[in-house]
Amino acid sequence: MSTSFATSKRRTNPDFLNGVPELVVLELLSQRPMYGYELVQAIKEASGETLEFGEGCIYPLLHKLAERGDLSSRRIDVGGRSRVVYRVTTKGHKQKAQSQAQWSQVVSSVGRILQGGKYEHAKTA
Amino acid sequence: MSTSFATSKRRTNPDFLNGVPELVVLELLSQRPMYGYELVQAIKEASGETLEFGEGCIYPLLHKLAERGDLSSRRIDVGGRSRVVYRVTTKGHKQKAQSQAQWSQVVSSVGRILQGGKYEHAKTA
DNA sequence: GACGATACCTATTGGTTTGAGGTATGTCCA
DNA sequence: TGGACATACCTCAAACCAATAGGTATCGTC
Repeated sequence: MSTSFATSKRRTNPDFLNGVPELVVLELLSQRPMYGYELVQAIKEASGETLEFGEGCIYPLLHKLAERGDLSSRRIDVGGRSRVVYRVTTKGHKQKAQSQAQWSQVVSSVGRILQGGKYEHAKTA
Repeated sequence: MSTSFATSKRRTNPDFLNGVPELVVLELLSQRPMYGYELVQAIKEASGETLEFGEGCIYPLLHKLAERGDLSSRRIDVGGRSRVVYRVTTKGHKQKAQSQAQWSQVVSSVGRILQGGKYEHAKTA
């Protein structure tokens, strides 16, 4: 009908191929509030050294999430050192649930595609 | 020490948080050779509409993989239209196996972290 | 002959991650 | 005393990838 453009270029895709750090941060912080430095190591440990997001990745991410309202932050002092402790807000929990759902979708979709290869041996070459 | 210090930014981390398109392309093409346009739709279909990588993502990726030697390409003509059919090389199969292994690692690590939340209810407040 | 589908392509933009820096305090111990 | 190291925060520049948006050309059909 209208001036063509039936090719809906809109973004239905999970832009979640990168956002793994975000999901992990939201999850770990929802398990227990932490400060940045702690979180960096918690990710490393909880993933069995598989995931190693540096501080240069985590700190900006925390700031972004806090600014977006998914995290609240509170500065405390412990032995002369100052820490910024982050906690997941209600909004953050919703966001987390959404991110998690998208991640699951991607994982299962990719999984199905990869599985597909296993039974494809009958393809006569 | 010396002057230049070519700021070499090497990546030790699984830079595989993004590379999903690459893995999917290698997998689908190893199931059966395809041309770009076909592949774009095959991804969409095989993933149940979950993954929708546009042509602007797939074509450059195919070129990159071909240049890297993971894919071989062959141009054919069908009814006046020309298609470039891609096929996974031996090198590409090795690359695929590696990518797949890394992906599995990431998936299971993230999975373990997400699972962790389910049994964390006993965390004494 | 306009339109939509097929089939290829590239360039620009935008968001993420990386790597490398920088500041400052506390602890250990020689 | 001071050096090394861990803790704890931060930011910037480069690199990377994917998304978007363009562009060309052929074919079938209405």
